[in-house]
Amino acid sequence: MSSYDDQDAFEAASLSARAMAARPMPYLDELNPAQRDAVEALDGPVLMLAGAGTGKTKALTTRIVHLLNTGRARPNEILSVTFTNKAAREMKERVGRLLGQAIEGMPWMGTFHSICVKLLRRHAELVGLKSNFTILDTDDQLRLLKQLVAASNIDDKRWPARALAGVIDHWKNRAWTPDNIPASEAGAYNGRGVDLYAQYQVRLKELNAVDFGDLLLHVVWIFQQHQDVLEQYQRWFKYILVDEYQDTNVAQYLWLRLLAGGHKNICCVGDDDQSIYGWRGAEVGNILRFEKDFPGAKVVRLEQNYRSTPHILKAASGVIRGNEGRLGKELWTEAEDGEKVRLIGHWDGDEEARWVGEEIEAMQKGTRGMRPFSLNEMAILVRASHQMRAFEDRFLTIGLPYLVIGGPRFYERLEIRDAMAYFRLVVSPDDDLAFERIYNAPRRGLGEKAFQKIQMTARSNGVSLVDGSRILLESKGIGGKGAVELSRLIEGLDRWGRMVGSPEVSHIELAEIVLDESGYTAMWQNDKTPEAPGRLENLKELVKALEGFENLQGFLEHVSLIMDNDKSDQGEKVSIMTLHAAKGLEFPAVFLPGWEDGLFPSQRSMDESGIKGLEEERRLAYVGITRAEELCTISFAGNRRVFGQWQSNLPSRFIDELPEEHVEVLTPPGLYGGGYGAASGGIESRVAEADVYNSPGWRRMQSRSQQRPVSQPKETKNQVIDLQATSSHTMGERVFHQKFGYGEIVGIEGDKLEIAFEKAGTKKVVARFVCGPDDIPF
DNA sequence: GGCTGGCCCATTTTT
DNA sequence: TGGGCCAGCC
Repeated sequence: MSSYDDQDAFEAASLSARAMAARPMPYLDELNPAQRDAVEALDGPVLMLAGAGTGKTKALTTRIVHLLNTGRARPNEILSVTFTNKAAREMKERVGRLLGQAIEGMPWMGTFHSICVKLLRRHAELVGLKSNFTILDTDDQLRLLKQLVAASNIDDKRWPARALAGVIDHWKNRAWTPDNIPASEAGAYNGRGVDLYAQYQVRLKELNAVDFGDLLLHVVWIFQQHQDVLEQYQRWFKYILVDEYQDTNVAQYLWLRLLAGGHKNICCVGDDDQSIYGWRGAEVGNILRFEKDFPGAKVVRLEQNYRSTPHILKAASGVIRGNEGRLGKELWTEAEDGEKVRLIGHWDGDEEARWVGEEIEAMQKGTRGMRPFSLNEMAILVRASHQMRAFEDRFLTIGLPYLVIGGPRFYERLEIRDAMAYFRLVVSPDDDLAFERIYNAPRRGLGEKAFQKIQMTARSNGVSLVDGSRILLESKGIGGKGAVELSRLIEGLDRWGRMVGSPEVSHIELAEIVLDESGYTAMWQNDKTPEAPGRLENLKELVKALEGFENLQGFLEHVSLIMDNDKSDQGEKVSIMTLHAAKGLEFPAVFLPGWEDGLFPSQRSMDESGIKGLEEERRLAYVGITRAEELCTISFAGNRRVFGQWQSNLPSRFIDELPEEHVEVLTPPGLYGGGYGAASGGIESRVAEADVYNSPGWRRMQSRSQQRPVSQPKETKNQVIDLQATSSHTMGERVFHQKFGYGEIVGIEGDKLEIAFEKAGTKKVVARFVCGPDDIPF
């Protein structure tokens, strides 16, 4: 192997010698029995089933330290895979801390993708690539696919390139190469999918490029076709560790199986109950099948939870119990009981947002008989990002600082991508996709027509777009302002290219020169739109980020794989994010709004994936609840505006699955008085109205609303109506609904009425939301 | 070649 | 309801 690895080996030897001297192993004493079990079972396959908050990272990192400490492996002989860069970074830090020194010598700790890049650079020629291949982001990928779709005379209205990208992505996740697609998929993308996939792969090879899926796919292919290469790595990686195993897709699974095929020293850590990425190719089956794949595997369950109170854990358990085919785990804790999970219903989404805002303010002050919570300790977790809007609007109105986590990442922003395209071109002028991105940014008077000319010239001469431009300019195939600007761009690229690696110009200076001389910075300086200053700010930040690298190439490599943006925002803020984004995080107080059937569980999930989809939604609910340390508040709204249309929803079926002894119902009586068990009809009236009135939560609500009215006039009105309209409805009765107007009852099902509205069509609504036509309060 | 109005559509997202 | 995208106009 390369000298790089020898260097690692050297460090490893000295490091492990030092570590050996440090025996006995105090780190083992810090573990509970199950964790210790998982750490000490070093040889052979191990499945560590680690529930939420059970100290999985601790076990994993200690295991690595133990491997080193016992002399089983040197740092560069351990393959340790995660899904995100963040997880990899955290793991490195924690191993370093345990060892008492930074670990430079673990080159094989990283994401699936970053490790695959390393492997593929070494063996690129085996798949017909050069080792300096570029990694395309989704944007480049889409542009390429659009070209292919256009060339195939396909109506991209009916068959958008985006859909094709989805299909190809799906196939790559399953490790299907174009000649390998099952017949059942032949109809994909109007029957052209397989053909276009093949074309796409050819184009990628021509461009000396790969997409994210290829990173794994190519390496798996190499391992399958070149036994010698595979064996080399099987020997080299003496121990394999995998984090979040429940999230692996088929390609990743094959990759791991191939690498572990020799010694089978593989330790997979995961939680089948937290598998929430099925829609992007993850296979829960991988973790469920582990013992079959690796006979004699040791299975260790981490069930002692160090995060949440018993009420929270039991509520979460109650929900997840509804799933079939689980490996089975029951979390427990030594913590004090704490607060029950709180449940509250609201009239509509706006009211829900208003209530959450006020509740957060109240909790900050430490009212409600609880300790004060700082804003940083609270989070709102939603199913879909469009739900965030109501909260943002509300928080802006009341001046509550918040932070949306997720959203467009730094490196996905337009200006950053443009700047990166410039850098890519400077480093490798053959990068046609980069050229296509910036040839007219800033505006150079080069439009579609000019680009086509460049493209044709390049094609017919078999050269890159940059060289095609040169030929076109020489042959005067293009004139006017465009020609002047184009030749200036090409000259610039040549000039900047010569500065790469120059001792006089640092790569940071070079980046500044490129952005200035190309006119890119000026473009945003002259831009009057409100976003322009922010974009300039981002560009500055980009240049600053270069400081951490030795050269532009190193930076580009890094960025193509690392899309994190570290939002180190100062000041206390409530976090708002999706449930997916919340996985792996924890907060003392968590709000889970929007628990309505159709929204959560999502209708689309259920329609598309049936019971499988519903189970994944249920796992999402489980993930949500288990993010909370001390206080978890679930809420739902009877009405919500969806695409501008009012829609009436039933409370989520997951609400019925919450064990009542761990739930405190805050819902004001009358607003949703039938008890939260009403949706299934199974646990009807277990929260009788009298109980609700007497519940401490309701009393607290009452006392608080005297200090500051929670209810807006509109809502108070409804409460009054609702109390009068206690569910004694009859078929055919004419009723009135606040949002839908007049209608006739055509079905009664417990607490729910099916009503044929005169204007809004037939809908199911909770009885409390309608009243007789004579009771209309206005 | 750039702007604007109308049309269509509308989870979850990492690398 | 609102954002992204395209066609058609200047």
